[in-house]
Amino acid sequence: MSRWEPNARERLVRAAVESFAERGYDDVTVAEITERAGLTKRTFFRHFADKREVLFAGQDILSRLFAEGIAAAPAGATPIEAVAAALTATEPAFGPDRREQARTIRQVVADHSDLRERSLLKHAKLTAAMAETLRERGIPDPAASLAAEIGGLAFTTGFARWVDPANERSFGEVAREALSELVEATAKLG
Amino acid sequence: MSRWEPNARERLVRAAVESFAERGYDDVTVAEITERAGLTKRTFFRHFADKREVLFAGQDILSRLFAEGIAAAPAGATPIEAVAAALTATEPAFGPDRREQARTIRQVVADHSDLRERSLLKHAKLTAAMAETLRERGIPDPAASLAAEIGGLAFTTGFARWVDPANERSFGEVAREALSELVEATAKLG
DNA sequence: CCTGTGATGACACCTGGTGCCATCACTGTA
DNA sequence: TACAGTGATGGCACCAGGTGTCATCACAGG
Repeated sequence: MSRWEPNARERLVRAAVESFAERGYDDVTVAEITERAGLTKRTFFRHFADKREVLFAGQDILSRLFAEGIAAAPAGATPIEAVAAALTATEPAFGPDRREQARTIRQVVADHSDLRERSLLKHAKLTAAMAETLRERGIPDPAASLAAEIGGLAFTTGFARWVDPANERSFGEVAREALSELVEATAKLG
Repeated sequence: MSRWEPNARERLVRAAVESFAERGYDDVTVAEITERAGLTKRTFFRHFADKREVLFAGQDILSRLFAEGIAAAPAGATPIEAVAAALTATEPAFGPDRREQARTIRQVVADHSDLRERSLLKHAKLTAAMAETLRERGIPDPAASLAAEIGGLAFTTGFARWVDPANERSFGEVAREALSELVEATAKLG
C-alpha cells in the first residue's frame, strides 16, 4: 500500500488520460504526465511497463473475469452458452460510472496506431485465455478456438455499443445480443 | 531503384534476421544491423518505419493478395467459398524457398512480445481488409466480420502447418484444409 | 528509540527514432 | 565533354522512452 499521497497509480492514470485527451498521445511526454500527478518519471515506469500500458490498466482484470466466467459455466453448457456466461460475468467491470473514461480512452486508442497494437495484444490474450479454458472443459480444438474468436467479436461489438452515447442498456445485455447475432450469422456462411 | 550497392532493403532484412536469430531481438541494436549490412542507422529508418517492421516486410503484399483473391471469387460464391479462393490466391507468396526464413522469423516473433503485437496488427489489418471486401460483395455485416475472422484463423493455422518442418504440402492445401475443419466445427457450437 | 521494509526521488545512461543538411552516383541534356 | 538535376545515402545533433543504481523518506514493529 502506498504512503505519502496515496493512490499514485490512479493519479497517474487520470493525469495521463486527461493529458492525452487534451493534446494527443504523442504530444504528451511521460515527464509531463508525472509532473501533473506530482510524481517522477521513474515512478511512472514502476507502475506501468511502458507509456501505452497506462491506458490498459483494467484490461488484465477483465481477462481474468472472462476466463473465470467460462470456467464457472454449468457443466453441460455448449461453447456458446459458456461464452455467454462469461460475457455476463464481466458485467461488474462496466459500471455506468466508467463509461465516460472508457469512451475517452477508446477515442485516444482509435487515433493512434501504437495504441491499437497494444489493444489488439490485450484482445488476443483474452481470446487465448478463453480458448484455453474451453479446452479444459473438454471442447476439442477447432471448436474451442472458433468459439473464443466469436466470443472476442461479441465482446468488441458489445463494448462499442455499450460505449455509444445513445446507448442506455448494460454491457451484458448488448454483448449477449451481439453474440446471438453472430450465432445466427453462422448459418449463412456455407 | 537504388544505386551504389543495390538491394539495400534486402540486405537490411537479411542482416536483421540473421542477427536476431543469433542473439535475440533486443540484444541487437539497429546500429549493429546497419553495420552488418554496410549502411547507416539513418538509412535503416528510411526503409523501415521502425525496428520491428524489418521483420514484416512482405506482409503488406500478402494483405493485398488476400483482398484481391476475395474480390476475384465468382459472383455467386458463399462467404466461405470466397475466403477459400483468397487462401488459394496467396499461394505464390509461399514458395518452398521461403520456408526457411519464414520459420526463423516466426521463432523470433514468438519470443518477443513487442513483435507479437506487430504481428497481431498485421493480422487485424488483413481480416479488416477481408471483411471490407466481403461487404463490397454484398455480404451483410455480422456475417462478413465472422467470415473474415474465420478466414484469419484458417490463415494462421495454415501458416503454422506449412512452416512445420515435417510438412511437405503447399500452403494453399493446408490452409484450405484448416478452413474446412473450422466450417465443420461451426456446427458444434450451439 | 532503533531498525527494517517498501515506495519514491535523483541521476546517469542507452537506444529507438527524427530533422536537417551535405555528399555522392548516376541520368539527361546541351 | 561539361553541367545541372535527382534520388539515395552519410553524418550529426537532438528528443523521448525506458532502465540500472543508489540515496532518501515514511511508516511498522520491537
